Amino acid sequence: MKSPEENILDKAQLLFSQKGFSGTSVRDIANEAGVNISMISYYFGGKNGLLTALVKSRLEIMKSHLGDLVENKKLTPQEKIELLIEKWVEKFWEYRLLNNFILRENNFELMDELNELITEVKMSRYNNFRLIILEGQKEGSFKKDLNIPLLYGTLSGFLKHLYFSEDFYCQLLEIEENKDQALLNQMKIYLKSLYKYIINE
Amino acid sequence: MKSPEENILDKAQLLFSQKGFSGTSVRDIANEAGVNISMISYYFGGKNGLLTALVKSRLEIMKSHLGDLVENKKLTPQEKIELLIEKWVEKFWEYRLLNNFILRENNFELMDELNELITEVKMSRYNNFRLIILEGQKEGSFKKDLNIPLLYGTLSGFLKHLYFSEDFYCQLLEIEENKDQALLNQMKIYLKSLYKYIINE
Amino acid sequence: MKSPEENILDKAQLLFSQKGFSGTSVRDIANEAGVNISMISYYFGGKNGLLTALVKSRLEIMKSHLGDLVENKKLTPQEKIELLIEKWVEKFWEYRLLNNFILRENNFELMDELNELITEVKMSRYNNFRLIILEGQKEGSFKKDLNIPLLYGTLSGFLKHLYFSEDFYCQLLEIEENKDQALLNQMKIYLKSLYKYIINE
Amino acid sequence: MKSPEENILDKAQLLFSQKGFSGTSVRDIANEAGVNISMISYYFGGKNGLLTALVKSRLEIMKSHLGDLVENKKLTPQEKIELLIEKWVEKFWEYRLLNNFILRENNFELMDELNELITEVKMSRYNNFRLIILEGQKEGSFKKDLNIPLLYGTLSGFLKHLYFSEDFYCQLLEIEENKDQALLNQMKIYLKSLYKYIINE
DNA sequence: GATGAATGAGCATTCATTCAT
DNA sequence: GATGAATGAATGCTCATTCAT
Repeated sequence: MKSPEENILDKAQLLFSQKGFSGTSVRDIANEAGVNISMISYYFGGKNGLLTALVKSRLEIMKSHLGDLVENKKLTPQEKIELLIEKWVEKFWEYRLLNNFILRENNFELMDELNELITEVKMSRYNNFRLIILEGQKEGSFKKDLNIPLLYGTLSGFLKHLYFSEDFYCQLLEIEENKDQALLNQMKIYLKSLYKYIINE
Repeated sequence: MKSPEENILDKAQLLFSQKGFSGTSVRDIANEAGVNISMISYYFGGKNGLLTALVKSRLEIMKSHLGDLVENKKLTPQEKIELLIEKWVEKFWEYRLLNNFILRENNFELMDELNELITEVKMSRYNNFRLIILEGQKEGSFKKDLNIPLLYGTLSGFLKHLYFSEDFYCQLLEIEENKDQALLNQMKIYLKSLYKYIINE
Repeated sequence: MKSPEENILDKAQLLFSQKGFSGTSVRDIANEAGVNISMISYYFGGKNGLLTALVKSRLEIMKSHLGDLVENKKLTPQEKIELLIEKWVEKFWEYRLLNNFILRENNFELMDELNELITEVKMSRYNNFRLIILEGQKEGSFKKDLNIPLLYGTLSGFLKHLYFSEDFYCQLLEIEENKDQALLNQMKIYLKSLYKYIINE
Repeated sequence: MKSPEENILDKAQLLFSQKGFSGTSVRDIANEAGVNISMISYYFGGKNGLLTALVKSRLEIMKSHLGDLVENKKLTPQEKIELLIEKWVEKFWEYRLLNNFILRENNFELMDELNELITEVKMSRYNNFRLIILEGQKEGSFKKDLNIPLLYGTLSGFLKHLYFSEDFYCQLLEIEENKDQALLNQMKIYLKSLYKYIINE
């Protein structure tokens, strides 16, 4: 049984993701969550507070997921990249609603706290990626002249774009059944092969 | 001298891109454009009408830009891909405001006409890309087992993502002067090398 | 025919006077004035703006009413005091709604502009009174040891109090017909006699 | 140690006096008093009930303070008037918060019980004053043609006005230290002299 | 053709109060 | 006896749009 707060956060995430922050009214959220309108102010201190709580609660989880992968001593850099791709494809999928939403609203006016938090998470993700590449370069298996930021942007942009335009790409890929899983699998295979070609010496 | 309609469209594009469709009020647009509020309804039949007019007018231009490249007989497929990258990097940049905006609003409720138009443009862009790849495969210089939709998604997602997070990537790339041009150049070089590694046999 | 703005101001004055600023809703005012709720924001920029406009417009008139009396060369100070009483009794009555209202709300939080304006008018009224007393003292017909501020407070407090508790005093005075005029007359007579006893040498 | 009820009453008195009845929320009061919001309804039956309890509890005390002065056989009417002024200046000061508040809210809609109680207290105060004047007139030391209601209104209005505009008058009187006591003293001296001039034969 | 006054629905929020515990 | 979660009405305000001029 979900708590009313958690329920509101879930519905808010869905609606924000579908219609944007400004396009979603607290009435919509309250109706969808089956609670009184005033509960949003009651629980979260208002619409802005709801947004902050939503982003914070979800980002908190996303932040701490790959640190152990980077520091793992038993895996080669190549294996790490493949595992990172696996995990990201799945993590991004799991949080695609939030990601799409954060992507939409490229800056939250007057909510610097949120902007900082988002930048922090983005930077943390980038650094995990970067450390693995650097390790591979030092160890000799990766090319020396890689543009790491743009390499990261390729992955990040690809994931966001695919999840955002899921239907369009399922159509192009002629995926008709079990859409989600099939798309994810194709993406994993494609990305691994992509990075193998680009990165490896 | 711009016509008042065109002026309104420009300001609307900018504001929609910055604050989203719902987040922008017709008052904002009218003030910014220096016209009376009722002009938006007068000229475009309302806020939705303004949006439709905006997207239509801009997409019209974007649609017909690469047909001649595909059919050019003097260029090799490899040269075509490189030219396509060049042109797309620049076209996407030129229309980044509109792209960012269309990206934000992933579907325009009750405005199927627009959704169709957008899908049409996306499909047209995809087909231009696809035809060049197919030509290269037939001719033998490109790999046979390419996932063309995801290859296209890599390019499309990369461009949208970079332009959306321009500041973040300029920071990572330590670009400080002449930001726009410097970023565009790095992107072109990176993408050409990326596709060379992936596509070529 | 009153303009809608003026009509709103009048109804606002009445309602503010009866129920206070916080106790009056813009809906009340709009209903009473027979206009749409949003007109209050439209005309005056909101509830606070309406208050400011109301106080400003009314105080503006009150401010400039006695300067000429003070500077009149043909009247003796004693005659001036009697005329001042006459005029004040009537002016306070005319603006008793606003006075009662301003009295109620002893300070308008966050509306310093208003507080300043009110202080300015109070000070201007006090100075008119003071100048006449000083003239009478110099000329020798008034006592030398008068506490001018408290003498002024006696008049000011009396007027506010009587108009505020009109019904109570009409009852005590057994005034039953033509209440307003009868009360005003009694007040004039009483005040003239009061000041004659206190001020004159 | 104050009981929670008494504590709530005190904070309510302060806040009502500062911001008026409508301008004060039960949340404000509960927060200020450090109790749960629902306690106000619990103890007093709601916001209106709190107001009634407040006014009743305070007026009860104010009502029975001067009866003995009137009936005192050892003082002359003149001495009684002077003592009455002394006591009123102090009593009004002590209860200035409540007085200012009751003054603000000239009638409590739908709360006739309160209005009656307040009228009763006002009438009781007036009668004490009146009886002393009548005694002085009968005894021959006071003028015969005094307008007793307005004479009473002069005193009552003066006190309310001065306490309401304390800062304004302290400024005019150039009182800078020990404001309260200094103002009270000046008022006593002034009022005694005022009434001596007016009342005495 | 163009304006600006006016509208009514909808917005986020706060209110006093209630009720299960 | 006392609490705090929850409610629905009401708050001030902004919205896109209309309409007489």
